[in-house]
Amino acid sequence: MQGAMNIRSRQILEAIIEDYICTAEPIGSSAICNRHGLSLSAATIRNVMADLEEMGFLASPHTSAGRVPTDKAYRFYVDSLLAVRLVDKSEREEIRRGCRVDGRDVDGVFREISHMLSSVSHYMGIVAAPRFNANLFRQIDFIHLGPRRILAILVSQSGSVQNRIIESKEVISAEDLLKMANYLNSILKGLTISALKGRILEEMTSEKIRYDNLLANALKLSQQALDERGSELFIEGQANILDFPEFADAQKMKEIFRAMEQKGQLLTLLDGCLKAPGVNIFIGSESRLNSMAAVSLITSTYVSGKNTLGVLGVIGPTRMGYGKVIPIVDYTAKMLTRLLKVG
Amino acid sequence: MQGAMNIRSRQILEAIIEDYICTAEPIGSSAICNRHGLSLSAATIRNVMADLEEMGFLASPHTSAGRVPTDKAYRFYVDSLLAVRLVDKSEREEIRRGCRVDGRDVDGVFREISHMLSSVSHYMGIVAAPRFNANLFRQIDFIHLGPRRILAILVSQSGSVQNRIIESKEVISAEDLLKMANYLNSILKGLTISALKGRILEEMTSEKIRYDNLLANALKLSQQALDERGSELFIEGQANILDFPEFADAQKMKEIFRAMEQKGQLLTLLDGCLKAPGVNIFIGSESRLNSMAAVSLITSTYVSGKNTLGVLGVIGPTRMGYGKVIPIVDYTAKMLTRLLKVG
DNA sequence: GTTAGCACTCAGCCTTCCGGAGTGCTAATT
DNA sequence: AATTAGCACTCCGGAAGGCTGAGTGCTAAC
Repeated sequence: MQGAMNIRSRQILEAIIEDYICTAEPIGSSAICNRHGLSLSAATIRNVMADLEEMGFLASPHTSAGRVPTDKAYRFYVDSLLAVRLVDKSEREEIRRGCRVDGRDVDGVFREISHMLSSVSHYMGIVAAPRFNANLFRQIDFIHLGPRRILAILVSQSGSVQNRIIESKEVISAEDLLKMANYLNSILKGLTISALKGRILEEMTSEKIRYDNLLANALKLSQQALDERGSELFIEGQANILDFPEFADAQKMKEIFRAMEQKGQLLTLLDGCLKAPGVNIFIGSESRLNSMAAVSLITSTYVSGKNTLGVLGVIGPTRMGYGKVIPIVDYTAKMLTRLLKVG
Repeated sequence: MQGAMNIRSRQILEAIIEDYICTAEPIGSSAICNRHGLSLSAATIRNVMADLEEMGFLASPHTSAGRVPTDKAYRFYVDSLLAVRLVDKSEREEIRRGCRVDGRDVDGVFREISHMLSSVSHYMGIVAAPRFNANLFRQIDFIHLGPRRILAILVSQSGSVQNRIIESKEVISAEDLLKMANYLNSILKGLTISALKGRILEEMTSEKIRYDNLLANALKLSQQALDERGSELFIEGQANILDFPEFADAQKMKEIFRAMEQKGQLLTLLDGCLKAPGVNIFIGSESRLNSMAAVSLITSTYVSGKNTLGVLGVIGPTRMGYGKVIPIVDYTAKMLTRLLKVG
């Protein structure tokens, strides 16, 4: 126990982490002294490794295996060792290609970006579409599907489209629907979507509404149309993680797949990232989700003007290629931000 | 070799299939004579089983294991042995709950049904949303996102909404967009969406358009907005299949997950079902997809009026509970059909 | 402080061995 | 002629044992 982290310990820790990221197999002392330029014997390295283990950076699966980095080690690696690489030219190209909007459907853009993230990183791509009500209202339309069935289409400033099917108690004619939409558009223009509800309630109690059944109906409809809906989460490339030896165990895999399917917990985690602009990294247990204990999540936020709209990122095993993935996520978030800058 | 299928052979085959569906383990002759009311000795059953094997209904994993039903056996079972059960009351209830539209988003309805199918059946649920262009045109809207960026929203008769982001070469004002939409709505009303393109081309060559830049632009935009997009496929409950012992082998699982992720092959398979109304069943290799050799697919079509809109169904291991799942799929398709009947 | 040497540990792999489940055949029974 | 009991045979799967090699921790020498 020769105390704190000197330069040599760091070098060794870094070497172990990087080897482990490649091989997914416990790293022994001799492997280190062979491969990396350190002119030290295996015995010396063993001493250092024992220290690192005591400090909680390494763990041994069993007595006579090599060492494996802990979450704490990855954290240290990411915070102080990692040299941020730039994104390769070819990857930049692929990211750019994934970020086109022309001719796409709005959801399609997010799904495609998620897919692109998974294919560039070889892990899972994940994109949380903008929370609709963090957004500015742009337009509402009602479309007459049947005598009582109405399709409401809401569009936000950033171009997100939401639609809702509404079953109305009363029969409403197509012309009336148009009037209702016009009325709503006029009173709601420019508000944030989360402010709409208040505005609508306010309007509902106003004098002129009392005597206008049509407008009252319009307000009621708009209330229904605005009912909060869970924001969309696009996860692509799930099959990618099947290739990693750490998930060969069926049990672990089930856990992860279930977590991806439920989306709820994941969403709250991502929601948290909205408050912290830029890149966020959760390594293994740092996410505080049991189902995510074996994976890391790298996220970044994308914005439009002053509004942080959403989060995107990559999920992979804790031994993921941080040096490569972090810039990818960062770059993608910036591209998407630029894409949303309506110019 | 006592020739064809007599009643007893059928009973035995049925017993084997049903046992195997429960246990997923090869069935031996003694297991049959114990459990099922047949008063026959194991030796007799063995003779019959040998015949069934020769006829291609059974296979043995190895000499001294029991027998396992082949795809052919399941096909025979489904076609001639299976007593169609009705859907349980509680399941009916759950299906009904999954088929509400009120307050939902259009895609959300399909996703929810897919989810419901997976949770009722305990396999994977799958819903192919209507092919947009098999549908009647209802309305097009343009929304001005930026000087050159336009959001086109298309609505079909059945209420499907599609949106596309279009980057236009020229700057178009919001008022012009409205005019364009009105014009398009007037000329396109009532056509099937697949007929729109022809109509638009026709219109583009007409005299009056030559001199009206606005209308020409409108037509160009609408062309872009109509570019075919792959129809949506909602697959839910993928994690369910992780529980089945036949997929404990990581290799097989990968294959299936990849197939679910690509969706392409699956979509063409489902497209084929559109032509055959009602319930369709693909057992194992019958799908002619390598990736689906270990699973069965049960589908049914849902319709609106005379139009077959889409397909939904369940994917599970070939030893799936056909007797239970077939009515579930059938009932769900009927519910969805009813749901789409705008009344 | 570093290193060589050495005894020790333990997962992984291979082999062997057995029991049990299940078969196919034959001869006896009904 | 169909059914059944009896029996020899096959073969998977798990348990037990042994070996190997990678890796460790310690000690003593450099």
